[in-house]
Amino acid sequence: MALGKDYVTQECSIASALEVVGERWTLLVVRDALYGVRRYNDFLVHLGIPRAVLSARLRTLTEAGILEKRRYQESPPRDEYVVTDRGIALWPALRALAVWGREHLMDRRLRYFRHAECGTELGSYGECPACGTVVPVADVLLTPGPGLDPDPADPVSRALLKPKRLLEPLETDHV
Amino acid sequence: MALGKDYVTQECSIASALEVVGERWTLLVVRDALYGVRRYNDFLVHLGIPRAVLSARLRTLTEAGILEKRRYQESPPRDEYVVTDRGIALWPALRALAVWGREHLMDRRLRYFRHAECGTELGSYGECPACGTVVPVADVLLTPGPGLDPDPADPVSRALLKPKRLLEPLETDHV
DNA sequence: ACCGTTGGTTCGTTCATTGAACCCACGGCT
DNA sequence: AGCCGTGGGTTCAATGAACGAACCAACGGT
Repeated sequence: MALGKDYVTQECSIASALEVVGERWTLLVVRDALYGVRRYNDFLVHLGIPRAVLSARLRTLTEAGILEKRRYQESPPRDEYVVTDRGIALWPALRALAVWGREHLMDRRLRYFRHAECGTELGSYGECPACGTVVPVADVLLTPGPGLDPDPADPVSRALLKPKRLLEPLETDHV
Repeated sequence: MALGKDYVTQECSIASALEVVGERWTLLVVRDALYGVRRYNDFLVHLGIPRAVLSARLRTLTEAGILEKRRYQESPPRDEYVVTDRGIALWPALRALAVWGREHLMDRRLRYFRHAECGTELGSYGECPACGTVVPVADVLLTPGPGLDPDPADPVSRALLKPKRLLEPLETDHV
């Protein structure tokens, strides 16, 4: 729905992008999707977001082609939300925000993003300094840093304590 | 205000960044500041934002060290808002959002971002493909594209029809 | 027959955004 | 002196979005 009528007059691709992903919670949902979160309940407990808002965001992100709703079992019918190529293309923007936040707001390292092939930490625009290439999202390895709570309450945060690649589906312990 | 209390539990530098710049209008104010907008009235007419919201955003951005309020004349006292190094550091994030919006939402080119030294259009992470270096913000030349309205209503948009470097103060015709 | 899980919707309260109106300090004009 | 214009705001009522608690529904298991 968006910020809509006001942003439309902006003639600016930044404004257009923010119309789609600029609402409260939206970019955090996309972040979680890139981290491998796919199920409604996992988004819910990890984000601490009101259910109504989560439903609305999942719907608009699906309509925008950033997530795809996919039936993963019949009977009982269960759906999951998987990030699409268009959503994966938001990685550089999320990465840039993370770098800015880390350098200007944080006093400790929460996570490291590494090139899965060689273990080198990514540079500021997502490149591998050792290999000299921009690392595709699927080859980014997410590893915990020293500032992270070692015993978090929710199962999603617990699952994220293990190193894992982006996009790889998250294994929570509700199995 | 901020998105505050909910985002705080996130242990994530993206969430921290969005606490500061994730509210409605905030990133567009920063974009305008990078484009050289400095005066209250210029932000107002260019963004079409309610005055109360603009005042609030300018205040929180100043408190966050992203803008700096600077007296540019006494009697009558007049202030302008100048983007700081911390604000300039948001350029990669805005750039990444612009690239995503352009590729996934726009059907026409509104603006080109070029390396001022050589005129080459910037690559997707803000580098100059010809020179092989990441271009500093002050050396980015903003030039109009074919999709841009050639006769916009507000003076700020009119001033942005001329090629200009980022950060360079905008010359509107209210002089 | 009942309970638990997943994935929602509904609803009343609180909070943010909007747009219009108002304010004030000053300079300049007549 | 009185008045108008400009820049940079604040105040206020009405609307819209977010919050969180409660409810709902389809199914499997016991």
